[in-house]
Amino acid sequence: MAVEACAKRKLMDNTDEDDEPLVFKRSSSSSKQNQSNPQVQKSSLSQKLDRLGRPMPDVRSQNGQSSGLQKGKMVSSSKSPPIKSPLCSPEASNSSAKASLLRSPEANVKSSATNRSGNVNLWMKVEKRSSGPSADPYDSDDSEDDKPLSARLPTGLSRINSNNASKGSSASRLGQKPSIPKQENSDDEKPLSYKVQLKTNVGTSSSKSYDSDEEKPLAAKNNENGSAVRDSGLNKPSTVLSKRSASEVKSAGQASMKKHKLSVASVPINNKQASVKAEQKVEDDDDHVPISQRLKIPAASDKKSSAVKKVTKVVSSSLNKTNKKSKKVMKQSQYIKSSKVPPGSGEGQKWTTLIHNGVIFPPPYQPHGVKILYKGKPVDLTPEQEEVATMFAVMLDTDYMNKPTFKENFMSDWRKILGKNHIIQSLEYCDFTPIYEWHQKEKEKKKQMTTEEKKTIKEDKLKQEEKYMWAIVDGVKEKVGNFRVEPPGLFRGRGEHPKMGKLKKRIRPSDITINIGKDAPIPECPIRGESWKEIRHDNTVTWLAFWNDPINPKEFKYVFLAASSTLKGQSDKEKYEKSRLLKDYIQGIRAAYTKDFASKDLTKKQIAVATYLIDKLALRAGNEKDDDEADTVGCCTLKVENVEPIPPNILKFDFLGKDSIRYQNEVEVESAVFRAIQQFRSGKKGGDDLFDQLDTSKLNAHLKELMPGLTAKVFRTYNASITLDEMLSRETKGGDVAEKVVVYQLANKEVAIICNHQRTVSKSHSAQMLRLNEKIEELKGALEELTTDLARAKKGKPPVKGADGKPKRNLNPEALEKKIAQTNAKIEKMERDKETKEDLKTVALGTSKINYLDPRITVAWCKRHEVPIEKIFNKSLLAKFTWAMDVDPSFRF
DNA sequence: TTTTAGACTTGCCGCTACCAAC
DNA sequence: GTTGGTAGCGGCAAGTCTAAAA
Repeated sequence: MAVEACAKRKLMDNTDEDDEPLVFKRSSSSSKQNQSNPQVQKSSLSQKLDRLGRPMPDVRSQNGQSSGLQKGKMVSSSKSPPIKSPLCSPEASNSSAKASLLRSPEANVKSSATNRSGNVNLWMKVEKRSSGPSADPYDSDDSEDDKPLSARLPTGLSRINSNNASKGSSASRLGQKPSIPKQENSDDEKPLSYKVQLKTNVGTSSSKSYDSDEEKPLAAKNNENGSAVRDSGLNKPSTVLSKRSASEVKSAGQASMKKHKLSVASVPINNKQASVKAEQKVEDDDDHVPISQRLKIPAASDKKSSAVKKVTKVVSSSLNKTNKKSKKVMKQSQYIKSSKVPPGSGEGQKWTTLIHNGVIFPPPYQPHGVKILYKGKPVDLTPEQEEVATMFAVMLDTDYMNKPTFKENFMSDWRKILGKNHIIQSLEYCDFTPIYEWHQKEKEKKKQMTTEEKKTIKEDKLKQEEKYMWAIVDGVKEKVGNFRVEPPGLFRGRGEHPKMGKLKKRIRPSDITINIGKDAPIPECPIRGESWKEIRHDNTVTWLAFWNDPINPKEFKYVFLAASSTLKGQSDKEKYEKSRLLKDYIQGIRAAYTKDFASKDLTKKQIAVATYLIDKLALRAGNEKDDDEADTVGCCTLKVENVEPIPPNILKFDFLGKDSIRYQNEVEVESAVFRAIQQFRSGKKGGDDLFDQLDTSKLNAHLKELMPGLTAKVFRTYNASITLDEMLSRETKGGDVAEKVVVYQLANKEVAIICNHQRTVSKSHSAQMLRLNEKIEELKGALEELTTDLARAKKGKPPVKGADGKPKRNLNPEALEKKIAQTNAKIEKMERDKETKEDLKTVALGTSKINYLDPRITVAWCKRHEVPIEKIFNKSLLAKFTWAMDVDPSFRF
């Protein structure tokens, strides 16, 4: 990731007020492996050069990657096209290669390992060097810019580790190389920070592995996905697991005060920033064309890609399967399913014709007549009152019952329905158990239904819903995503949401606005006597219907097409193309913000540091939030108390991010960043904004000056995808399909860690681990017996009696040896399973696969390594990523 | 310039069907 | 047949970001 020398030099030329830019490196588990394996290094190098440095078939255009991107948002001609600077030629990159080499593999190994065990990450500042031990311009390390974030900085590892105390060195346990041979680099080649050997005790306690939660110290339990009470609450209706407790929310340092920003004009973009683009290296066939323009040639490249596509047998088999299914659907339809036809043709136009059947409503409430008790006595409720009481009763076994806000909000809304003079005045005296028990019985009844009964119900439902499931967009039959209107219920806001427990009222047709083609028949309202709120014919949007969110009336709930639709696919593709484009700009961007760390302009400095954090830590942008939302933060809304500088240059992050997921991480940063954070904090209180001169609009406006269409979230996609790409190409070394799938999962896991995708530890996790341990112990006992029997058999003695006291079969030594080997293998497998389970208990792999990993990387990798795509993508993902299936096997992100 | 509305993506959770082990 | 485990999927909350309005 380091800023390459070429970029650095150029910027330095422009320097007026600022110090020499700092070139920084991040420690890397990947590079350590690269360096420890020269062969791997070599191959990755040649690929890299092909991708960046030499004429090579442009996989991007081959696959028609750029379609639609930058629609109407061309880079103005006054801006320098991202032409590769001569400074970035192999010769020039040599200097950066040298700089990169300053990061010792040993340091990498160390840093990676320490990260795994919860210690700080090492981001290494590398001093400007005139030469290095390797002058090989093709050193894969010549620019870390194209390297995956994880490879450069396993930051997330420590973060997750801090949440998940028992992870330990998961990479090795999961099948990666258990140890990396130490490289014999001299100390001189090591970065200064490494020489200083920064290694705090932070997180060391986390390195201990616990077999069960019960064995963990409280601190470890607290850290684990933020719930200290999780396991203790099992089987108790009133104490069910939550993402985090109130105390944790407090500990995460969320300020109750909302942000009041200073009015600062958006930052002027100076000529130095403009230079970012001029320094981009683009050495494709169309070198002379600015990237933004090249992206405007979608149709042709799409055709080209179809014409030259070489789908391997492996993938085509899976495609055939998918195609067969779609054919079946198409048979019933006169419409053509094609992802090649771009929807809409005009500016902002998303479709030309749109036909659909509207939405389906949940069935009306069926009163059950079960009475709640008030002060121990049954109370009669009207159906409407009972409906709301039931909503509450069915939640008795959730953690919401421990949240006063939830109860207060519920009571406040229920009281409105009960009426002022109702006997029920206080929730305290209400006993909802009768309804709760009734509901449990109903659930049980449903469970006990025969398969046949269940099937009938399912078919009936399908029959009812079939017509709502499809829309016809520009003559193409497409699946609708969420055609079911949300049923009424109690709002389940996450974290400490101030509106949790409020009644989400029933949505009626008169709440719903339908969007449909002008000439299309207006969907019939499914509830007799009622009608839609409004009919629109807006072809600049993709929604089919919307209604106002009953909890936040100024917000909307939309009905969109399904993820597998052409429209969504197109948008997905554009997203990934934009991220790929960032690859060409990233080194200049990094050079630019590195330089601005020392800027005297405070806004500029804050933008630089914020961009650095977004890039390096994959933080979200962090929009402003209202008082009636959970108090979570992102980069721009970080509070002083969320970032603690620990000298000499460690930043300790602790805050609640999206969905109130706790982000904890300790990282070593550039000294300049460290000093800047200290400066931003000085004179402020804990709840004050760290970046008081900044908000997402300013940040994104700035980013757009650096690359067309660039926003904060693009960094997440970029870093996730490039991590996957690099890890797959580096780590796939043959073996059978199962082994290759493990490699994929490991890469996927790294991305999930980088993005802080967490999941709640399953309720049965401890029990499962316990069971696994018991089984392992059993096998070990058996192994011991077998060893004894073998020794006896060799002496011609009969085996000892079994545990049940019965005599065992007399086996010969060969048979016993075979049994011993089998048992050993079983134990090993179980140990591996145990570790994997423990390792992934808080990591959610799905989110990154769905949202951040360019599917073309996966498809191309599957083709190259003959892995059936179904091993990686499930049915939904296969449908969602149809557009990526014909990618050339040589595709690299 | 700031705020708000609107449109869309991202992300976690719980339910369910399915499968393997016993 | 029962049980335990989990992949897959839908639901819906909660983000990001743009553009229009104030």
